[in-house]
Amino acid sequence: MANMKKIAELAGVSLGTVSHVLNGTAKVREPLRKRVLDAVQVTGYQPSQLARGLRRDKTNILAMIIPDILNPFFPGVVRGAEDVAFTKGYRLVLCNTDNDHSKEIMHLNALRTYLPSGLIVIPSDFSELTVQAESYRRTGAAVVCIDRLPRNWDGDSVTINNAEGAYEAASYLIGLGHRRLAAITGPLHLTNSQDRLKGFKRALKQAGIESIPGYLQETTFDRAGGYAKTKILLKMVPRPTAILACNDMIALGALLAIREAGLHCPDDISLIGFDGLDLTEVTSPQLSSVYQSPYQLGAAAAELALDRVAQEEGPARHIVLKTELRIRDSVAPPAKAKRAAVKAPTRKAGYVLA
Amino acid sequence: MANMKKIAELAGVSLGTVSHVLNGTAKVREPLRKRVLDAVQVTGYQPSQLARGLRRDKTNILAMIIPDILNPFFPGVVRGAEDVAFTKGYRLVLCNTDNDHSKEIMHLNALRTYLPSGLIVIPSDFSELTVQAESYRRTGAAVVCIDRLPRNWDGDSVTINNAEGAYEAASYLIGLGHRRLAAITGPLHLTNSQDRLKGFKRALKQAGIESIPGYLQETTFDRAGGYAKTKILLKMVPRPTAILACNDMIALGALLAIREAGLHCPDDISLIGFDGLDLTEVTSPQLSSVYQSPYQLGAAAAELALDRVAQEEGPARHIVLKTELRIRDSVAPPAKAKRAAVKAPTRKAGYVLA
DNA sequence: TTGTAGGCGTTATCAG
DNA sequence: CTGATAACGCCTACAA
Repeated sequence: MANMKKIAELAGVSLGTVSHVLNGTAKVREPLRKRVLDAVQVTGYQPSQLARGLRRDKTNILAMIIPDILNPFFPGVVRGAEDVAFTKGYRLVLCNTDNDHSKEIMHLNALRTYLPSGLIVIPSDFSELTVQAESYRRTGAAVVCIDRLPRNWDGDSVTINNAEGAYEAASYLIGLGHRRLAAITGPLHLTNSQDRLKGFKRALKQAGIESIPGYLQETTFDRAGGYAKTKILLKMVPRPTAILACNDMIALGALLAIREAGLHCPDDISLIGFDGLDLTEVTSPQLSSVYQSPYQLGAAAAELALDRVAQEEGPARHIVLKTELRIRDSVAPPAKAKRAAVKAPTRKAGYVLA
Repeated sequence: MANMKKIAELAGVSLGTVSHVLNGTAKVREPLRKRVLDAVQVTGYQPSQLARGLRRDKTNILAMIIPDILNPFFPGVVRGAEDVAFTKGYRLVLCNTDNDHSKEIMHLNALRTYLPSGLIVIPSDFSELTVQAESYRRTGAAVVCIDRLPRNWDGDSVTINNAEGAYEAASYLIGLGHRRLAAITGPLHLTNSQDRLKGFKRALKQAGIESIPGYLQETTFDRAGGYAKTKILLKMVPRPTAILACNDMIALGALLAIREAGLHCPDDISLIGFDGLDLTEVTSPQLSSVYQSPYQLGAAAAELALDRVAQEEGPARHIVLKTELRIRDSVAPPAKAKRAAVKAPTRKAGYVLA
C-alpha cells in the first residue's frame, strides 16, 4: 500500500509537505498542494491509522462495552453509537461483558493499548468503572457511562428518566381505577431499577395508596424472572389487579404466567412493561410499555464522547432522555371498578406496520 | 504507560531481550527472564497494539460487516464471533451497511488501514465483495463470507443448509395433508433466498404437487413485506392452506395479515417461518420455524478467519451448518383434510422457559 | 544467549 | 512556505 513517502516522491515534494497538505497543518502553495492531492488520488493513498495512532497517542477508535448484544435492548444502543462514530470517521469496537465485572475489567485492559479516543460503557453489575475510568482518562480517552451508573460515577453520562417513566405508568394504572398495584423490579443494585421503583412508589404515595410489601418483587431483567415472580403475585390474596414490570422481558414472563394461570390480560390483570421493545407489538395482547429510545441513547453517548475528545476540559455532562408511555392492549380498568373507572386516555399509536 | 524500554531498564537487560522473553522468540536464561517478567508484573506493562501492528503489518483486530445489528437475526452472529475473538485475544470492530453496497465499500476501505487480521462479512445486496476481498487478501487479511454469498465468491464461507431447511418445512406441511402451499421468499438476488425457494420447490415436486405461480411471492425480509404479500395470498381462489415464510419477520407480518383477515392460524392456514428467532415463542400462536443458530454461524466464521491467519495457504473452506425444524402451534392439517391427515410428528420442545 | 540498530508510517519541531 | 529529522513502541536480523 502506498505511504506518505511514495506520495512525496510522486509529487516531487518532501514528506513533511505531504503531511502539511493532508492535515492542513501549514499553508502550502497551490501548485505543490495540487500535486500532492493528485498523487493521493492516483495511488488511492490512505494514511495508516496505526502509524498515526502511534504518533498521536490516540486512534479513531470508539470502544463500546455492553452486557450482551443478545439482549434486545442493546442492539439499538450499539447502532446509535456506530452511526455517529461512522459519520465522524471513527470505528466501533464492541465488547460484551455478560454483566460480569471481571470480564469488564479484562476488556478495559485489553482495549487500552489500542488507544481509543472514547469509551462508552454500560456498566456491569458491581462495576468498578469509576476507578478504571480514572486511569483511562490519563491516556486521554473520554469515558461516557450510559443506561445505568456505577457507584460514585462523576463523569459524563447519558441515562433516561427512569423514575418519571415508572411514575407515569403507575399513575396511568391508578387513573384507570387500579388500587392493588404490584411491581416487578430488576436487580435493585442497579441505578435504573432503583429509580423505576422510586417512581412507582411516588405514584402510589401521591394517590394515597398504601403499598403492600408482597406486591414488590425484585428479580433479574429476564423472562424467567418475570414468570417466577408473577406466579407468586397471582397467588396472593387479594390478588393485584395491575402489574408494572420494570422491563419488557419481565413483562413477557408475566404475560406467560398470567396465561398459564388461566387468567386473562387485561381483563383480569393489567400489565405494563418498560423499554418498549419491538416485540411488545407481536405479543397478544400487545404490551403497553414505557418506551425509551436505545438508538438515541447510543447516539447521544457517542456525540458526548467525541465532543469530549475535541474539548477535553469542562464539567461532566449528564444527559437525561425522556421516556414515553405507550399504551396498547394490555391494560384495562380493574374488573370490579370497570363501570366507575375514569375514561382511559386515547390509545396512542405504536409503530405503524406498513 | 510503561513501554519496553522501561521494562528493559527495570530488569537491567536490553530491549531486545525483553522482546525475546515476551514473544518467546529466543531462549533467555532463567534469571534474566524472571527479572523481565517481574518488571512486567510490577509495572502492569502491556505491549502497544499499535506499535506491534505497525511493525507486524497486522493487528489483533477482527472486523465484522453486517447489514444491521437491529435486525434480530444478527446480534447472535455478532456475539458468536466476538466470543471467539475475545478468547483468542482479538477485538471485534462492528460495521453496519444497511445493505447498501456503497456503504459496504466505505467500511471496507476505512478498515483497511487498521490492518485487521480478519474480516467477516455478511454481504450487502449487490455486494462487490469478491473484488474487494482480493485486494484485502494482499494485505494478509483473511476474508470470510457468511450467511449469503456475493457473486462468484470463491473464498472461505460459512452458510446454512437453506435448501434442506425449506425442503423439510414444506415436506412437513405436505405430510400434514396440505396441497395448496404458498411461499413468501426474500429478495431472490440473495443466495439464501434462492436456496430456500429451491428446497420448497423440490418438496412440492417430490409430492407431485404442481406449483401455482401466484403462490410464490417475493418480498423483502421484513414484517411489512410479509404482511403485504400475505394479503395478496389470502385473496386468491383457491386460497392456500399453508404458507412457508422465508424468514421470521415475514412470518410475523403474515400472522398479522391472517388475523386481520378474520382468519385463524393454524385452523384456517398453517404458517412456518425461517430462522427460529426468540420472538417466535412470544407470538400467539407460537410460530413454527426452521431454526438456525446465528451464534454458531458467527463463531464458526471467527474460527475460520483466525485459522486462516495462522495458516494462510490452503484451499477455501466452506462450512455449512444444519437447520432444525421446530414445530410449535402455527401448523395443523388443512381444514378439509383434518380427518384423513397423517399424524403429525411429536411436537418438539422449543426453548424451555425457566 | 544477549545486545544493537534499523525501520514500520506518521506527526511535529525546527531550521532554512 | 518547505524540507530534514527525530521520535512514537515494537520486532527482528545480525552481530557479539
